[in-house]
Amino acid sequence: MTDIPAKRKLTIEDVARQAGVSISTVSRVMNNTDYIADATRRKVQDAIDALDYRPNALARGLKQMKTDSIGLILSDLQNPFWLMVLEGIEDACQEAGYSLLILNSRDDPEKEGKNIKEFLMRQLDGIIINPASEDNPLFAALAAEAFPLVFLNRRVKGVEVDTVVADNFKGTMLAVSHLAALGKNRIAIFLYPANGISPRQERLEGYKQALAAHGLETDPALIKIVETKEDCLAAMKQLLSGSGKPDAILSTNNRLTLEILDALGTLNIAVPQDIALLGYDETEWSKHLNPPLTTIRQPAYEMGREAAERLILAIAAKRRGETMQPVTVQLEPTLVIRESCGEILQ
Amino acid sequence: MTDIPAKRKLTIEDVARQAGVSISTVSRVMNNTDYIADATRRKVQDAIDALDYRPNALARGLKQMKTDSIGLILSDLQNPFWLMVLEGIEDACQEAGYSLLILNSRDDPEKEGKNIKEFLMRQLDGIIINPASEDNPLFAALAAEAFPLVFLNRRVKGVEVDTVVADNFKGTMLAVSHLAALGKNRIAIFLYPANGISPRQERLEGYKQALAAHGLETDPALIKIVETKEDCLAAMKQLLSGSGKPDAILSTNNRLTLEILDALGTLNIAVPQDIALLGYDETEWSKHLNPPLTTIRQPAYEMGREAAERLILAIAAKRRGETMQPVTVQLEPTLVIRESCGEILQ
DNA sequence: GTGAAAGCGCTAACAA
DNA sequence: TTGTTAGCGCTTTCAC
Repeated sequence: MTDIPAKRKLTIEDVARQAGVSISTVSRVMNNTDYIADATRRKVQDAIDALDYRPNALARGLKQMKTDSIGLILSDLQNPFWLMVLEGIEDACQEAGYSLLILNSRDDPEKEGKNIKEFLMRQLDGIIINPASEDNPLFAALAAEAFPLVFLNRRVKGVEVDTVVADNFKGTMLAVSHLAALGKNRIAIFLYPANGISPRQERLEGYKQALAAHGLETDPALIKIVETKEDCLAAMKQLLSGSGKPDAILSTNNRLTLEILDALGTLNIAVPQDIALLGYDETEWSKHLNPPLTTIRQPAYEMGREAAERLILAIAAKRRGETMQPVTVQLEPTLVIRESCGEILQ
Repeated sequence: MTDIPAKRKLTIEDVARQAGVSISTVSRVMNNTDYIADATRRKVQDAIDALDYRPNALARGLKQMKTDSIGLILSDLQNPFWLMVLEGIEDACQEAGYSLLILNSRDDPEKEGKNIKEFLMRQLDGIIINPASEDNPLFAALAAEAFPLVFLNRRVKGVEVDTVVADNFKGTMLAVSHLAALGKNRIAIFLYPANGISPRQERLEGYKQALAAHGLETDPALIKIVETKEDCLAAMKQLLSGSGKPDAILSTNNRLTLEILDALGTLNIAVPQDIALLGYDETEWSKHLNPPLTTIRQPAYEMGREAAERLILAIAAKRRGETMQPVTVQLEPTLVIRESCGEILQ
């Protein structure tokens, strides 16, 4: 194979020479600052086009102390919920002329820390993060220096940072009310272990309060915290073997819903005939499950968009030397009724 | 709210002053080059830790002409297939000490071009791309200057670039053979419109050849190209109303499979009793559909890992001044048998 | 072993 | 309206 010579990278100087002007003039037409004679502008633009020149973002960012890009740290790219969120973020960024970099913490606080540092070293203008930990000292440090930061989907106590969440409390309230209205009075709830920061706590709380509001009492035996698929099956067996069997199950996560469905199938329990099942988070396949799943829908796209827009606002404010008071925005979930709780789909 | 003064960013100079050494010494301990007295190294490290200093990646990259990061351009983040691919890429990057930046072309050639330019301006060391177009002049340009580049999941004709794909031809061959072995002889295939570059062409070709190999003839009426959900339903109606009804359907995309399932449901056709259904791509929910779906599984994780590893190799080679001969790696799909084609799951 | 200084490619005063 | 020049924060010769 021929050894292709590594063509030296084009710089602003090459353009300047080609156009017969100084490098500052080239810079000016690229950045559209100052007045430039039309003829000059044309010459320069022609040179840029002819050479197919693209400015070095590193050099530009170094000088300007900004990169016009923001970072997103997600904790679970596998969850389809986040894909919808991502779309909202992408759209907002695109509209504002920001690029978006994505990193995955896999819900590991250590990896999360590395990801944040990575973004800081890259001089990103701001960060949106779905926090994996609630005591990361970096959070406080960033908040202290008013670094543009938005928490998404999870609240972190003790730090004042812009936060965009769904009303998880209301989510399970909606779910329980729906179930209660259908005459269910032994409603079990399944959760993955909460890590202290997750919306799952709020969802559990909403469940309890909704029960109380409907005159039902909270039976600890109906609260199942499972970690693995096997846990889930074991918990289900136990639940169905005792005396006070549940007549409905509330799942708090869409993967967990699949595991519950598996367990139910294994145990030959029919949904919704034998038991009602209500899931959290709409997904592409919610309506294709057997039976089509009644779910709590979170406004994922809107959450993403809101988070990105707030962040971009904060970045702009900081450039003007202002500091915005952090706020928490809470968006409302809705109930999507299908067949898994006993209703007939029209 | 108090106006927090934007703390001036720490630089290598601050560390040098704190440690009582020159900035070059600080640079040396950070980069682990040269010999450094243990005492000096410790002093510097202490200063770095004390100040919580993080080097500016822009400055460093500008000087070193490299960023130790690679870019990934995906065409459809919504497809769960890509999430598995992504995991493989992430793992490989992490192991090699590279960071990964992700951009989304949404299968739009124009956006794809912008994404590539964005990455080039950022001086990324290499790019993995799931091409959205086959005639992007940038491809040839990059190939010509031996820029580290890997095509993923789709081949592009006319340019010599490292490519990692699944054997789509074999995928549909497997599918058709399975169906034929079950006695099906009117096998329909559903595809989204191919954009000239997509694996769908190869999948269609595999379908035709497999039919021939099994002594079945290709009936154009059984090849359905649909764009929307409505198309899908219409096509299905037409298919089932005619004389030569199909006894099996081969879907070539996992979202399309959901649409097919919807259409079948609407038309009251039972799977697998009335018709067999075989899907392409394993997903988390394949086995939870009604009925559990028999699918062609692509080695998604492995594809991602392979692509990233090849790219990183190419980057290293280029740094040594060598040029690697581009190769195409083709990984093998497998058949995952469940219940949607009539088998009984044990 | 360590420091001084040049420069990576660009932007933004400051002059002209 | 345009050119000259001083850095942005870092790495890397080249001296010592």
